[in-house]
Amino acid sequence: MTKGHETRNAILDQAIDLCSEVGLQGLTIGQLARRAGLSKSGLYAHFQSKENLQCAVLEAAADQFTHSILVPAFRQSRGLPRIEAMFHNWLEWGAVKLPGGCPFIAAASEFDDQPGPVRDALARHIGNMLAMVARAARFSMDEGHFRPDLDPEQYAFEYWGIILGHHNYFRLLQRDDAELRTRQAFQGLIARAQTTT
Amino acid sequence: MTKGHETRNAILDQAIDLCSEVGLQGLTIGQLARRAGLSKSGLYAHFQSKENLQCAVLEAAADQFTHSILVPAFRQSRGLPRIEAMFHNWLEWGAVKLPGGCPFIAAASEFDDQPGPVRDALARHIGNMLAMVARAARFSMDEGHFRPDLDPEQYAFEYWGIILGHHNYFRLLQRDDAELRTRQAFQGLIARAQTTT
DNA sequence: GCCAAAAAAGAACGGTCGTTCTATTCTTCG
DNA sequence: CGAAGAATAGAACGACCGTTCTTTTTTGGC
Repeated sequence: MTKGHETRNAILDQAIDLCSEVGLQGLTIGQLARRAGLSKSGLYAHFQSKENLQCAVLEAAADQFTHSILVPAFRQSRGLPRIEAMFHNWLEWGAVKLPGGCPFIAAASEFDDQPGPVRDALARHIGNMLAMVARAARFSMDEGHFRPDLDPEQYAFEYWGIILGHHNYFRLLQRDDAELRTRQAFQGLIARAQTTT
Repeated sequence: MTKGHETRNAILDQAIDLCSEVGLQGLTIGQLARRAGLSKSGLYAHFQSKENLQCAVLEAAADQFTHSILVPAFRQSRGLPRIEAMFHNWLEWGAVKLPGGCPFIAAASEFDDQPGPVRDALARHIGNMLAMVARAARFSMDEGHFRPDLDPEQYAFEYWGIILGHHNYFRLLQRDDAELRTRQAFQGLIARAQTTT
């Protein structure tokens, strides 16, 4: 049970990096095998189809998301401090730790018109993230940091828009003001969540 | 000069639809030829490489963007009415007219780590769109519809985030509240642009 | 240290990719 | 109408795709 899972995890680590660059579709068995130092069939045996591999990559990326963003954020006290930590970790995860940005964002527009288990898994993961964002907003309301009449779902939508905008400005457009714009937008979102206008 | 350009345009029309579903990478010469009712080599002769085809598709999509969004919006008086028309047309373009959503958004995360002429063209087109959004905001300031101390660049960033969020909620997540969330976020953006908080 | 079981390699498959030829069919204009 | 030239078709290429075999190597418990 040890060696098999060990290489499987090593494969998935490589796969997350590769996927963040070329997407889930562009992720190819041969390329990945070369990168992981395995034969094509040796790698293939760990997953039984490319579809399984793609789902496994998403699962592994979700674990990494939890480890890089949620766990450290949950060490902050609930409410505003946790929300700010979450946002900070989020940007760092997509911009620093991954060579090609958030794999979920990369996969999102690839699979939005490709029904099947991969798309379902992807939608589930992103849905979970958004639910987490809304939950954190609800905690902030409970703590009195956010105003009591805030709509947490609307908050999550606008939060997600900022993350997507940052990804676009930073990755594709490579604009110098990407971080500035993102930070200003986030501060605006927080300010609006605190006091009714 | 007539027949050649005619079929070339017909090819590109099909290509935009196909690309909006499978992306610029997923767009394949064979598939596109079958869809357009041509032989592979017959189609290929119109572009001299796949890269040229991809750039041509982006160019054609930009034309369609201008025709579907900008031209009708420019029939509204400058300032707020034009901005609202633009936003309305934008959502309709991505959600109704194209089978797979905005091809620029679909291509954005595919090419954000693939240097080359396609990526450059894509960044240029999206940059132009964002400049257009900022320009429209500046017009609104001139007209007195938006407050004079508004930052048009920040406005454009947040606008783009809403569009991206809508694409995600509507296409991938298929959430029923996609339009509601989008509209609320846009109204908030407009309200903030009108009066200082 | 042996042996069953697990893991990896190797070769091969049908298929499609982008691309390049040559040959054929259509347009167009004098 | 007929010829020059543009537009399309067809066949073929090497490469890589995902997948399936069989064979070899490695691992772990006795």
